[in-house]
Amino acid sequence: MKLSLTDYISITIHQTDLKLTSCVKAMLAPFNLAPEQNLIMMLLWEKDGLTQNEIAEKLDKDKTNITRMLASLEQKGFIKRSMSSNDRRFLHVYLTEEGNKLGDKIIPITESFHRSVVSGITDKELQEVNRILLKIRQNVK
Amino acid sequence: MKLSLTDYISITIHQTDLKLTSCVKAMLAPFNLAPEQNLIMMLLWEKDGLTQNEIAEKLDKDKTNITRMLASLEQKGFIKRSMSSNDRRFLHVYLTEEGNKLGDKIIPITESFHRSVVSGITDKELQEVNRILLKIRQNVK
DNA sequence: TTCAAATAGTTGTTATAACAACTATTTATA
DNA sequence: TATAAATAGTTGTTATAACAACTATTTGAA
Repeated sequence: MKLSLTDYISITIHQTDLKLTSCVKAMLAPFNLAPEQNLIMMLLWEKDGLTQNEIAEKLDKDKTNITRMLASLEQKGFIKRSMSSNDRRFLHVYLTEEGNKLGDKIIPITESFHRSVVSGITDKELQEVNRILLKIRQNVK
Repeated sequence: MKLSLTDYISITIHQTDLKLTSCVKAMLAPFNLAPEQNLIMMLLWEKDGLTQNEIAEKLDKDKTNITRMLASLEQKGFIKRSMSSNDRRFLHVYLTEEGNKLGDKIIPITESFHRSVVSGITDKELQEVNRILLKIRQNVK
C-alpha cells in the first residue's frame, strides 16, 4: 500500500523541527542571535576555550559551518578566537564580556521556551520520544 | 537546575531531522532531486495540477521557497507550470512525462528508506511519537 | 464604476547545511 | 632529516528557510 506524506515519520519530524526552529529564531532575533549560533553559545556558556573542531563534534555539525557561524559570532562581539601557542592549527574559542552577559538574558528564555514546548507532556512520554528518536538516528547511521 | 543541551527535546528533534535529511539527500542525489524538491514531487505524484499556493499550504512552507523549488524542478524538466485561464494569478503545476517516470523509481526507494528508519520500532510506539510531536507543534503554535 | 484591498506569485537578503577542494601546520616514517 | 600523511581550519557552491518588499491580477465596496 502506497504511503502518503503523513505516514513518513521523517517528514513529521522535519516539519516539527521547522516549526520549532522558526519559533526559536523569532525568540532570539531581538538579541541578534540565530538559532544555530545559540547552540554554540550554549556550549560556551557551559565551558569556553573549546576548539572549533570540538564544537563541531559536540554539535554533530560540519566544521565548515562552524567556521562561518563563529566568524559571525566574533563579528557580533560575542566571542573571540585565539590561536593555540602549542599547536598553531588550533583556534580556541572564548566568550567576550558581552557574550557572557548575553547568557544571563538568553538562558532563562530558552528554558522557558522548553517548558512551553513540553507542556502537557509527561516525563515518561518525553523519555519515550527521546529513546525512539535515538533509535531512529541509529537506524540510519 | 540548569538544562544541558541534551535536555532540550527541540535540540534532539533538530539533530534527528538533520541526520535524516542528510541521508535522504544522499539517497536522492543520483536522481538530481533534493529532499524538499522530493516532497513537492510526492504531492504531485498523488495528484498534479495543484497551484503553487496549494503546494505551499500542504507542505506548510513559505510560498517564496515553493516558487524557487518549482523553478528548479521545471528547469530540470520534471514539472511544467501553466497559468490558469480563469484567473491569471494562478499557476497550476503539472508533471512532465519525465517527472511521472521519476516517481516509479523514487517511490520504492523512499518507502524502503522509511522501513529502515522505523525498523525495530512498533506501530504503537510510532503512533505515540507522532502524537507527541503533534502536541509539541500545537504547544508552540 | 472606480479605486482600495485581497490574492498569487517573484525577488532580495540572511542563516544554515553538506560537500569538495583548498591552505597551514604538525606528526610520522623511511 | 626530508617528505608524506594527518589534522585544523577556510572558501566556494548548491539547496533550503524565513521575512520584507515587490508586481500583476482580481474582487469588493463606496
